[in-house]
Amino acid sequence: MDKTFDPSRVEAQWCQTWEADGCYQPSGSGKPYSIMIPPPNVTGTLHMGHAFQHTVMDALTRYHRMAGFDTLWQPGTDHAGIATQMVVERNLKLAGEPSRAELGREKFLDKVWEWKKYSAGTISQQIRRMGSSVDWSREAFTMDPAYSKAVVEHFVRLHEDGLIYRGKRLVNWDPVLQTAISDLEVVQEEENGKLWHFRYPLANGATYVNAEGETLNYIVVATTRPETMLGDTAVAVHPEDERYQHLVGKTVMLPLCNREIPIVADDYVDPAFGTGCVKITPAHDFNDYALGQRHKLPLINVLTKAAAINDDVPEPYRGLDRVLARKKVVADLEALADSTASAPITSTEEGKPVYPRGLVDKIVDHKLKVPRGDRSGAVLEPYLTDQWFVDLIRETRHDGQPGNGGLRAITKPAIDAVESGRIRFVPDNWKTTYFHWLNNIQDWCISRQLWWGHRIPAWYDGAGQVYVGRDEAEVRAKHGLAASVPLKQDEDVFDTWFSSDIWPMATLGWPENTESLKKYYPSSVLVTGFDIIFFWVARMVMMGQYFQQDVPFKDVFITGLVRDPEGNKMSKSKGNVLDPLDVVDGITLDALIAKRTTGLMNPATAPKIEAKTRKDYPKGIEAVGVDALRFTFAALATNGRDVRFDAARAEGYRNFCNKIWNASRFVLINVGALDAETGEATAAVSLDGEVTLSTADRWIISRLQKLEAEAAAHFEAYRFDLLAASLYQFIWNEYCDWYLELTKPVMQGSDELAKRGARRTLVRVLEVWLRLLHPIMPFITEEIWQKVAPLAQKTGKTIMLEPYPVANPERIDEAAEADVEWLKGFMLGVRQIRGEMDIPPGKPVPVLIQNTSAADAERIARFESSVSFLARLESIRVLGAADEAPQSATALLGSMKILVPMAGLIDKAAELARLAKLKAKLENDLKMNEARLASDKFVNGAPAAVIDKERARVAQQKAELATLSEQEARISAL
RNA sequence: GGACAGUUAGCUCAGUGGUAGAGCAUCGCCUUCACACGGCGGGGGUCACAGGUUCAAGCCCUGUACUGUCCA
Repeated sequence: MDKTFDPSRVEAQWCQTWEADGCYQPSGSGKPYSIMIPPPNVTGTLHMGHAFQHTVMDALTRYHRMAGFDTLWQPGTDHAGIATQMVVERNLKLAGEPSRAELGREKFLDKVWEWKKYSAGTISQQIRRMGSSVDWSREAFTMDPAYSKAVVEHFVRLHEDGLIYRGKRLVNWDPVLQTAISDLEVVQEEENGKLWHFRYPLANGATYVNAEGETLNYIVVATTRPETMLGDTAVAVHPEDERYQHLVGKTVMLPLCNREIPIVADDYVDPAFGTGCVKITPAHDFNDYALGQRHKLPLINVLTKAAAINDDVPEPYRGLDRVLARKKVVADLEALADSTASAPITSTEEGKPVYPRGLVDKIVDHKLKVPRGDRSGAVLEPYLTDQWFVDLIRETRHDGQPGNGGLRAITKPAIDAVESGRIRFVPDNWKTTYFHWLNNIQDWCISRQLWWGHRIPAWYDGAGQVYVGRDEAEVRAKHGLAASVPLKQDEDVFDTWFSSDIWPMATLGWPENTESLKKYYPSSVLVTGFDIIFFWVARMVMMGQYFQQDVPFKDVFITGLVRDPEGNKMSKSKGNVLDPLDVVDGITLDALIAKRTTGLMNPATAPKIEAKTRKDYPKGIEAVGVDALRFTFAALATNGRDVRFDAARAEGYRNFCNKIWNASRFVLINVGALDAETGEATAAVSLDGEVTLSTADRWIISRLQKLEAEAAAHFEAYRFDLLAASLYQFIWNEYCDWYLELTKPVMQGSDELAKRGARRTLVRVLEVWLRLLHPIMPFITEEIWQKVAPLAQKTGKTIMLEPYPVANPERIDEAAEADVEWLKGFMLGVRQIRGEMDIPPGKPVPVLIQNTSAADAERIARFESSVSFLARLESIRVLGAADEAPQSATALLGSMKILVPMAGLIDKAAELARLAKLKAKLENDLKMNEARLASDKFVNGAPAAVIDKERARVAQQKAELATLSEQEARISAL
């Protein structure tokens, strides 16, 4: 064994061995425990967020596997329709290859499959390297043949049950990708815009008198979308708005189009917004659409799929992009001088237009929410198209057949699953988010005008009649359509989430009722981020409840987001992403900068990204290994909080690995299994036979029981941060700092029974602790366990399949723990004197003890040799009450005085300062405590036990203070 | 506008009623035979603010401020 732990060597070896030996596959007859991986998108490679969640899932998987469960972690990837199609299109462009349109559907899809193979391969390699113990024999992809069959099946069944419909509806349209998207894929961003006020002349020369007493022949409408006025089919006012009530039922002449449109009353209109008159464009606004339905208004679509103006408007606007159209509409309205409603067209001296001007009444600045596509970033248009929807809000079937509509069939059961506690969110507060969304849900648009995805299993005949079925043959058979009747399959594909919503079922073989499905459904826990609670979590619950009449998972553990050191979200465009393997293997600053600044959508940001990278990682990133990275994630996985990734912390845990490594070397050397000089393995001494267990042995065994109990509790509560802290603290601050040190004098002594006791305890405690740590740090624990286990008479092939340690309360030894606490206090006293009196650590010192209690005296006798060894004491002498102590530096352990004679060497000022400091703190505390005891409220109100404790504390502090004062007087007198 | 979360040591964060903790950073001493990716010791916090409940509040309640996220 080398002196320094080298992660890369052991990682490569164990990944292969575990997988080859089938350790990742479910086995045994224990209770099933299963986790379905949230399938990563085949859009590239895994990021820190994946590595984080995989660490959590693998820790849970390994823990339950060791704890005897029949454990399955199901792997796989998601085809991710829009996202993947975009990546491939961009790659084609960068490579100068023919575009999607030029290739055509079939050839383009070949390219996507090629990319999918590459991406899924990279992802699986990354998962393997992280040590994730997924069952590769079950690896799935959402477009596998079997999976695709399940996707079709769940669509057809929902359709048969009257829960799917096709209809011409206003949907969110992405004019860049030229597809419909769902409500969830829309991000609303506040942007600076304008509110244009237009005059619409009343038709037939009508006039009215406004509140100011002016006679007007027009009304003013306010809009943020001037170009849509070409599709206006009404003007609306609030029914109780006295300003306009008398105009309801009259008409206005729509400028530029010269169409007569009605003035309607509807309480959707906010009289306080703008002028209180709203232009209504039912084909291009969701609210207007609803209003149009109520008033039976015609719909005039004025846009093409690319959001240019179509041919259903006056000639001058046809073919214009929506931005240009907006400018032209406003300019034309401003220039309209021939309308009776027009204002004079004037300009300031500087040539700036003066409003009102023509038919433009005024233009004011306005902040508005602009809807953009979450993938393309394009400004979306509400657009009227034929799409497929899942009914989620109707009471009864939309087709009039008997049965429940989506509200009762799908939405309510999903709410009920969480409300009833059958699904538990961790942390709990996420269920509020879940309920809020489901209680305000709309029908789900599941068709996408893309090529990459599952083709919708619907066929059209020449008359436009649509037939749904599992395949064309079934459709023909079911509807009696002869082979001569031409049928054409729907060109569109499903929303990606309409395939991943059955992930927990379809990966187990659904719709077949397979053994796997029976055994591993519902899964035990879903580990995911809050960002896909709506997209994915809720929809899996819907489908699971609908098709399996059971929840898809029992717990939902919501992890925080992994952020950069400044707390920003990591994203490629911000240039702050980290590849988890770059933390594992290390990367130079230059290489990291190169990685972050190549292939940028906007190359102009490169200098900024470089500067930030130089600031965050001035020396690049040191290699820390997989175990350290996993431990870092575990330690930072506080419930309900985002994780700021801190490379320094990962380095700290790399050091921790080294500590473990060297502690193990110590153990192996001390049982003779390792040659300290050569690093070669040797034959260990026998640990069989009778032993004596020292206080230290009993202490560390006792502490281990408590650690085992904590570990179980922390797994149960998903508190990986506390688990990591407990494991860290035990091995470093207890086992290494104290227990190992306490065994050293034993090993140098001649008591063979005590030596064997110490050796056996060293080995056994380490062996158990390695198993406790294994779920978080699989590699180093396996590597060391292989060497330590035989000494503990363990014969298993791998630590992975060994039982997870369970606490034995009978081995808790409070007396031993109290003894060791006393011993630590004694050591601290001597070390403080050494430190502050500048006594070199190697120089043996004599120690005098005064003011001992009976218990002190007994412990001194018992631990004399240990303490002398560890504190490098020359001697320990207990002074009687009458004995005069020489001039010394003092430390206190309770009221016992630990004196180190300074024989004239004492720095009087330094020692007085030290004592004064101790006294000041003590006096402060004492004053506070005495005040509390003097308070009637406290004495009358607090429980007796608390009062007793307080009294004892005050007595103790008084005694300590007296001792300190006495010592202070003695030193002053020198 | 509504909802949720956060505000504790220089930094990143634990701490669900009984005198504030960790890691990193920092200062001093030490290359002592497991480990300098180490050991020992030290310094550093009016727990965002204001009220309230309680014998007792970082913790419970109310309000305010700021930060972040989601929804409208």
